[in-house]
Amino acid sequence: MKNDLESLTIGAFAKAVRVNVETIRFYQRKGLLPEPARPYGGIRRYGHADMARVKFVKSAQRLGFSLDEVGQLLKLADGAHCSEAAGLAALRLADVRTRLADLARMEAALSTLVSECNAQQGKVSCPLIAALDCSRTECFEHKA
Amino acid sequence: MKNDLESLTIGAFAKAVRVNVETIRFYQRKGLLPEPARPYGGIRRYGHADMARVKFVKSAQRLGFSLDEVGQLLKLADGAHCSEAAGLAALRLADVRTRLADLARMEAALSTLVSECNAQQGKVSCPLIAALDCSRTECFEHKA
DNA sequence: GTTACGTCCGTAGTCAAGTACGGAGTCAAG
DNA sequence: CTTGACTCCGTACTTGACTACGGACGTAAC
Repeated sequence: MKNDLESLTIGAFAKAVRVNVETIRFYQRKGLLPEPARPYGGIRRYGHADMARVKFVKSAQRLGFSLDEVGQLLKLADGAHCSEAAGLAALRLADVRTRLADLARMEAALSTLVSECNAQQGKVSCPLIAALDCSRTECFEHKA
Repeated sequence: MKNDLESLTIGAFAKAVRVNVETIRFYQRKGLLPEPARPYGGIRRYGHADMARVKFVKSAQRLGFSLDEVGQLLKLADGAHCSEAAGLAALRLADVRTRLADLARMEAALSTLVSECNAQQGKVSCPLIAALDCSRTECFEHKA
């Protein structure tokens, strides 16, 4: 079994990107990963591009994107139809920026929490909740 | 039914934070939200603190935290045991910073994608996948 | 050429995070 | 004091994202 990173079997491939074999097949069914053609009833082989794709999916997921959203991002990346891609990308970009802002607030809150915790023993009213509370995301409307 | 934002019934409360009533009850079962005592067989009331909590949960989720992780963050925020909180917070902080870096890369990639797409018609090899590809997260080991 | 291990593929099961349902109780209005 | 809208609580269903299973086939090593 030649293992040269450009023609891995699904098992070796899955191991390389550290996911379950079944996950690979699941992503293929969902259209997130192309199925390499199989040489006349034979076995499919996977390479760098596939690895990059799986890693992308996993990273994007960690950022809170659903598989459907990841699918959209990938469609962009594939650069198929540049015209409509722009619109989609713009939408995603706005979304990403919102998340970035949230995360930044959270970062700030956590790090003050940590340092304050180290510094002063005792009561420290939480900056954490405040950080994300009532962020620009539709703050409940004061109906009065 | 007095609706003064400090003594909402579960229905009004759920509407205010824009989630399903059942979700509130679900969070209570999970310990993410305290159950206000009910006045002798009566009906529970919810206020600002509860809203902040639910909003926090929702925001954190959008950033990719699981409910269990959110539970940990909330435990920190509740500031119960400052000593162990620091450790937990530090862990979460590292995590948050990683996500932040990923998102920043993604932001950069998306915005170039958008501008390039607007500028040049045609082929544009994707900076998107490259952005998250092989990030510091255990890049598959070249075993050679 | 057979044995062992891996792939292929379809179907079914699991887990997290809700969401829905049904019957009993509560409560404000008429 | 009944009616209608809502709450309470337990149990069951749904959805998204996997994960496992089983039988037929491929392939490498003996």
